[in-house]
Amino acid sequence: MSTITVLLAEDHQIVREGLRAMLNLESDIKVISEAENGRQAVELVTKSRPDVVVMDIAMPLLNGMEATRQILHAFPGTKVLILSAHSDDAYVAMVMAIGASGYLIKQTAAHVLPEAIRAVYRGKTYFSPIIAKRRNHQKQKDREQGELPGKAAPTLSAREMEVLQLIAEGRANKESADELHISVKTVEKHRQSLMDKLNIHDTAGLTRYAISMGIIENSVQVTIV
Amino acid sequence: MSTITVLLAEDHQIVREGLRAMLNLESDIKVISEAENGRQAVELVTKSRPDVVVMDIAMPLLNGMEATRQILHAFPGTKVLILSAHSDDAYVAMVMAIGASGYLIKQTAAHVLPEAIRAVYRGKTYFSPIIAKRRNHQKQKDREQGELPGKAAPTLSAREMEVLQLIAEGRANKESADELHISVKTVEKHRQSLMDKLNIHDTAGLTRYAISMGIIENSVQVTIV
DNA sequence: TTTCAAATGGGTAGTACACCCCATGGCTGT
DNA sequence: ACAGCCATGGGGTGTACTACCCATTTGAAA
Repeated sequence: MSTITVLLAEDHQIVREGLRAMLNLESDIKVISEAENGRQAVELVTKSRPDVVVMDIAMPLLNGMEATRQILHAFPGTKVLILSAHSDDAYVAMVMAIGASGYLIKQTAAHVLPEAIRAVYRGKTYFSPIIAKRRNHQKQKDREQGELPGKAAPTLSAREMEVLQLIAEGRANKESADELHISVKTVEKHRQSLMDKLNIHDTAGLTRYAISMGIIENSVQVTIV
Repeated sequence: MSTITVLLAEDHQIVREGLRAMLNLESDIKVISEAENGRQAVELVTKSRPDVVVMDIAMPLLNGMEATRQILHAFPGTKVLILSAHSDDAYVAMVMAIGASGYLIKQTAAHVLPEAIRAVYRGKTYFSPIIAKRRNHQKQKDREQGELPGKAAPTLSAREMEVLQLIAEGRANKESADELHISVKTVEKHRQSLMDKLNIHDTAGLTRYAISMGIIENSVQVTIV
């Protein structure tokens, strides 16, 4: 049996050591290098040429998304398995569009990590059950609506971005409508499209999404008295 | 040598299992229970009475801050060791004011965790070196400058904080009511009190406030489909 | 040219929320 | 003892939002 060489890219040392300890229990998996930020991950892939990179998204200097893009550009044969705390559909779609081979959320049980590593090493994809379920659900919806299944990333239109920002700033649909000089109905429609595309169905979720995507600043005080 | 019993409160299962695996290598430390959110942590402390709680800050349903407050209120003898990804001074100060015994950041090397657990068990405090350094620095500054004016943040009750977190996580009032085992009417009342105290009258605003105050993480996705 | 997504707007239903009213019991500080 | 806050929960009213249905116009891509 061939040994799978792995690069661990995760900025929290205590977490990284835990992952390494668990992976080293597997006889067919060998952690050959570790990175604590995205830039280091790119460097170490060049130097150590691992079969699989286990990549955290949130890392300093260079985030896992960009690091993955650069790694796959330089070494297309490398498999990248994302291990992230976030399960936003947008994140997943974005990362998969870049060319990652799988996506695990950190809520996953530890024993699936080696399984996922083996899967992506063999050229398959691997997703956390929750994500896989949502992806199938989304594909189902796409098929029903006659959309192309190839379109992965939820691309928001310019108008939707505007409406999203207004929502996250706390405007009511009526206010947004006045602001944009359109009907409340149209705002509602955009709101609905946002919720469908992002698979987020509450205002709090849309607000968090807007902040995480940098569409609005946090601690914006929009107190309209 | 007496065995130190530990409760692990950390919402990422894969991380939690890694920590447990490493702690179980220590003969004098025994992980007797694990919680995947703050509320469960409070319950499990009541049931299993651990000596030390290793507590993550960012957790769904009830964050580590509030959970620590409730645990120390009910069982003042329990030692709480914070294990957080963030090292903001504000966080550290807040948690220590509540009465936690130590604060480790996740960038810490794994081998210090058992050391920190032993330290807080013996009644000492333990901080990650970076934090300890900053604390001394801060104390120096405080002595030089005396009292800081500080902005007048409205004081929220413990219950209001809990409800605020649930709102910002996108829960409907009904869901929050079920989670807290109280009436929808009471949740509505807390929601109203929050809006009155903070002078924020929409869900998006409350969500932004919760994120800016660190009550929840940004882009926490709690979409339980 | 045809197809299609984006943007616009209307209808209707049910649900959730904001904002009032009210009361009870527990606890804290003066 | 009493004021004050906190937590609890109930009633009612009106507005906002969600989630479907439907249509038209426009401009861009196939």
